[in-house]
This record gives sequence, C-alpha cells and structure tokens, in this order.
Amino acid sequence: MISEKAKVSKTTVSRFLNGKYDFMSDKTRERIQSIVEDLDYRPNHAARSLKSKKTGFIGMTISDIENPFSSILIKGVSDACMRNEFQLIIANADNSPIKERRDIDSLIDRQVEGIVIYTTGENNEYIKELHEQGVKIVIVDRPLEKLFVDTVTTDSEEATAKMIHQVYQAGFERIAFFTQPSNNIPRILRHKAFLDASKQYVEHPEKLVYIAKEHVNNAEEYVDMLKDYVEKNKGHKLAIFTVNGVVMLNVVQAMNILGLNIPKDIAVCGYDDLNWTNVVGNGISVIAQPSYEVGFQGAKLLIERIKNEEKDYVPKYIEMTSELKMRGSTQLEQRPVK
Amino acid sequence: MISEKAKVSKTTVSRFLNGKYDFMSDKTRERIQSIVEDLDYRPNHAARSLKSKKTGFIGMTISDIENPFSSILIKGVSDACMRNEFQLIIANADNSPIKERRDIDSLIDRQVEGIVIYTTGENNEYIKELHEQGVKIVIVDRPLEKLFVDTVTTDSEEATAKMIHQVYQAGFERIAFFTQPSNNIPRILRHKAFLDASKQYVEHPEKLVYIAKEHVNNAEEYVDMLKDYVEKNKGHKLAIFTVNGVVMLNVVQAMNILGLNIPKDIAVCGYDDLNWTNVVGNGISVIAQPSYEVGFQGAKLLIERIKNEEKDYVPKYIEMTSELKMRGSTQLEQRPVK
DNA sequence: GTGAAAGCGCTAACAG
DNA sequence: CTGTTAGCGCTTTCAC
Repeated sequence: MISEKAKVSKTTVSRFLNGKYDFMSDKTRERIQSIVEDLDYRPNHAARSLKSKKTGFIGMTISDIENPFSSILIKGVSDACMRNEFQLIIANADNSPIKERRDIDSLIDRQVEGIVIYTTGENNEYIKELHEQGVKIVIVDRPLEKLFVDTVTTDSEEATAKMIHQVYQAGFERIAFFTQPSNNIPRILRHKAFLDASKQYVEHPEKLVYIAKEHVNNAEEYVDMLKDYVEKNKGHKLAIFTVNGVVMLNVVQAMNILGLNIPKDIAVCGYDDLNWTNVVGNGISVIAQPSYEVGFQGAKLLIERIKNEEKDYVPKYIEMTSELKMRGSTQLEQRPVK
Repeated sequence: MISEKAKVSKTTVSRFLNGKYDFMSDKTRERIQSIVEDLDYRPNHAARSLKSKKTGFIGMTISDIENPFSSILIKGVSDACMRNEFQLIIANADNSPIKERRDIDSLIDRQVEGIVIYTTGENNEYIKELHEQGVKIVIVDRPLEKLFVDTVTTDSEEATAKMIHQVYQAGFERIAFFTQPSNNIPRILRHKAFLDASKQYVEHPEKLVYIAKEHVNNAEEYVDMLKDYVEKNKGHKLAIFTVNGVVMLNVVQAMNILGLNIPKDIAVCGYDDLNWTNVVGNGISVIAQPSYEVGFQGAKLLIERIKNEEKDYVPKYIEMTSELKMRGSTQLEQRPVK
C-alpha cells in the first residue's frame, strides 16, 4: 500500500516505520513520510507482534478493583507502562483466587510480555509455577510467602509498630486491632507488628484482636465487636487500629451507629490514607502507603526484566516507606470545635 | 506442533480449536484433544487476529482513573467484556484531552474492536470523526453535545431537580450550587436543573452558584467560597449542593477548617454516593448514580454493535435512573448524638 | 472427513 | 542505500 505509492519495497517502509533512517536516503525518507502522513497510516500491531514476538502488552491482575486503594496503584503501573511504550491490560479478580488464575491465564494467552500481580494472596503455588516456566512477573503490594520473584511492597511491620507506639505514648491505654482473616502477607505482618509493639504496654494484646469477615460490609458485625471491646475495657482510654481502609470505614460507620465519638470515646487510627479520612471528626490518623510509587516501581522493574534477559535470576525485594499522618483522631484532648 | 503429534494437518487442528467438531471424526477429535491438554497448548492470539481481523480487544479511555467514581464504572465495563470473551484495555487520560486523544489513537493502533469512552469532555469533534470513519464507539456517563453515537448515562437533570426540591421543602432557605467549570454535559445539565428548580424558592439562584477550579484540591479556595456564601446569606438556613464527589469532599473539608457543622450551620447534599458519605456527621444526603450499570450496559451495547454490523446506524441513548439517598445532612434538626 | 496451499501485515536475513 | 525472500502462527478456500 504505502510501498506502492512511494515506489519502494515494503522493507524500506518497515525500516522507516521503525525509525531506521540510517538505511535510506533523505529523499526516500521524506517521500515515505509524506505518504504515511497523508494516509494517516497505522501499522498493524498484530502482524508486528506475530513476527517480532513482542506484543508490547503488559498485563495486570487486581485482587479487587473496587477497593479505592487499587486505582492509585493502577495509575502507577499505567504510567510506567506508557513511558516505556507498553500498553496495559487490566483484569479484575473480584477477590476470587479462581478468577485471578483465569485472569492470569487469559493474559498469558494474549501474549503479554510480563504480568504485574496485585494478588488475592491465594495463588502462590501457581504463580511460582509460572515464574519457573519463564513468565515475567512482578508482585506488587502484597508479597508472596517466599520471595522467589521480584516484589515491591511497603513496610507494613515498621509502620504499624510506629503507629502503635505513638498512640500508646499519646496516652491511650488500650489499642484494639481490627482486622480481617490473615490470608495475605501484609495482614499477617501488621498483626504480628501489632502484638509485638503492644506487649510492652498491655498484658494480653492478643485479647485485643478482632477479626471481621472478609469482603463483607456488615455494620452489625462491627457494632458487636465494638460493643465487646468497650465492655471488656471499661474505664480505659481506648483506641482502635484498623488493618486496612475497608475495615476503617466499617469501624467508623459502626461507631456512628453507636453514637461513639472519635476520639473522645475511642480513638481511631490505621490503614489507609483514603481521601475521606481527614474529613471525619478532626481527621483520622493514618498510615499513608506510597501506592503510586509501588505500582510505578513495580512496573518499571518488570519492564527492566523484559528488556534485559539475564541468565541467573536473583529476585529483587523493594520495600517502600509509608508515612504516618497523625491527626485529631489520636489526640487525648479533642481539638476545640470552632 | 500439535498437528505433527496428532498426525493431522494444522487445518484440522485449527478446526478443533475453533470448535468445528462436525468436520472431523470422533477419533481425530479425541486424539487432538488429548494432545492439546497434554501440552497445555495455547493458540497465539496475534496470529489469530492477523488472519481473522478480530482481536477480541475492547478499549476504554477514562478521564481520570483516580476519581473513585471511575473504578465502579470500569468494573461494569470489565464484567460485560469478560462475559463476552473480550479483553479490556484501559487507558487513563489523566484529565487531559490531549492525552485522551493519544489514548484513543493508541487503542485503535492496537486494533481494538470498539472503544468505551468516559470522556474528559473536550474531544467531541475527534470522536465524531472517528465514529464517521466506522470506529465503534460508546459514550458512557458523560454524553457528548450531539448524540450521534450510542450513549449510556444517568438522569442528571431529574435527579438534581428532585434533590433541590426536597431540600428546599425540608425547610432550608438557600441552596448554593458548588461546581466546577462546565466543560462536560452532566455539569451543564446539573447546573441548569439547579437554576430551574431553585427559582421557585429564591429570587436569584444564579447568585448562589460557586465555581471552583478544576483538578485542584484547594481547600483555601473552598474556604473563601464558603465564607462568601455564609456572609451574603446571614440569617438563613443554608444548604449546599455539590456537582460531584470531588467537590463534595472539598466542601466538607473546608467546613471542617472553618469549624462549621453539618447540618446545623450548613446542610450538604449532592453527587456522589461515595462510601464515606454516610460516615460524615449524620450522613450526607447524596445522589447515587448506577455507575456499574452504566458501564455494563455501555459495554454490552458496544459489543452488540460489534457483533451485528448494521447498515443504517441509529444512535441509541440510554438514561439510567439515579437514586436519592436522604440522610442526616439535610435535616433541619440534627439527630441527637448518642 | 481431511489436507495442501495461500495469505493476513509485518520484520529480518541476506544479497546486491 | 535498497530490494528479494522467507516466514511468524493461524484461518480459509478449495480440492480430494
């Protein structure tokens, strides 16, 4: 098509399209250029991929796209892809490990050159298998149990410990840990950090752990846990640490239902730094994870792996630092209103 | 590969892979089947696309993926795609019309079979051009000025009017409209609906319109607007209607800074039903848009268009009904705490 | 029922 | 500097 009009071979056109201008005269280049622009010509990606074995696709599986946490992570990944001329394909696992597996398969079918996995946490074996088969993978945010593959995550243990210490030292006498089942590493780490950090302030921190059901926004369940906590710890200055943003929202909601005030009745702190947290009460103290950076660095790492095929793979582990944003919710004295 | 092992031609294998079992004996079918399973064989999508002209890709551009509103819309689109065996490719325009254009181009380059556009609102001409060139497009959430192409959206005018009426009738004497520049249709519609509905309750509703800058979370700007509103309307029961969730968050934040109480000092209502809105104060009254459905129906419509090529294109316009969720923020008397 | 052959649109090796 | 040739992995005619 182009080649005919320009009276050159398609090889030359191909060269032009790939920017190999050294291999042709200026005149040829200009001639092709004008025709390409004239026709607004778009090379066919499928054909290109077929021949070159490079699709320019990167896949990403998301444990739950509805989680507000996900969007900023996606943005980081997406930006890193764009900058390197990769096109991102996203698959939403909807919190289902089965769907996650299917998603990964489907991405591989599409010949993605690498996969960014924000995992449900229950496909470790399968991911390992794929990695060993040579599928390029990077794990973001939620590490796998064994670090056999590149991973970018945040410092759950340190950040959690720091927050617990700060809140105890602010004068609160009990901190409860509101969490969900420990089916992924960050939760396990945060749980552990909570117990470790707490034991120097209270006798039985494990009694202060409340585990809510996963994937359910059940106000009642939280109301019950809250009641239990208040009852068993009467006469003390209470606080709650939430394992993630979903739990935090539920806790705040349950407190509203019970007419409990933050922080007068119970202080609240924890993950994540969602945009509403500085709008509730006098602001909730939160741990802000560098999610954009996690996504961006993760994808960058993956792209490096794709570009530089190395013989001996040594998995990289990058842990990014979270920031504590201390706000009104963890002060003993409530900030005067007005 | 497969064909060798099964001692049949690749034609037959191809037939098998495409489920054309009528064209082969049971024995052949079984033989191929077992080999395919053995080798865990995955057909190459690029090659398939090249020949068949069907990539099985659907593209989607998002005006701003960080907007919490986007994720649920994406989910709807994604689900509809999955169900029809399309793979979704997402591109984030980051609120930039220029990037949006590039994204669309890039998707077309990838030979997507159709594009779902959640537009920044400033590429109408270009979208029209593409549509006329035969690119399959569906517009979701934010309609274009002229409805020349399939569109799925919500009933902005009706919902806004309803909310305004309800709040005035609840006894509030002024409702301010906090918005952003009218660079997309829903905002224009909501603005219009606000003015229309308000004029039977106040003299100059246009004086109650406050336009914040776009894309900026500038607490100060909102604080200033808020002060202005309070000052100019002293002695009245005040309310605010927000054009979207971003504005709502900013308004609530600014009220916090000023120490203003919802709804005692000012009632707040508007778009959108973000998960935190029932956790602030006694809950904020909101308009809940059926975003998932908009995404799902939009993609479904697009897929129908892809599957049934028709001669004369008559654009469809689907308007879905939003739900008003009335909560504590618009009650004259504050619900007693505790 | 099955296969041979052609070709989708492109890139890469080799030749000139 | 440029073109010829082969072929990526699949589908699709057409022939047997």
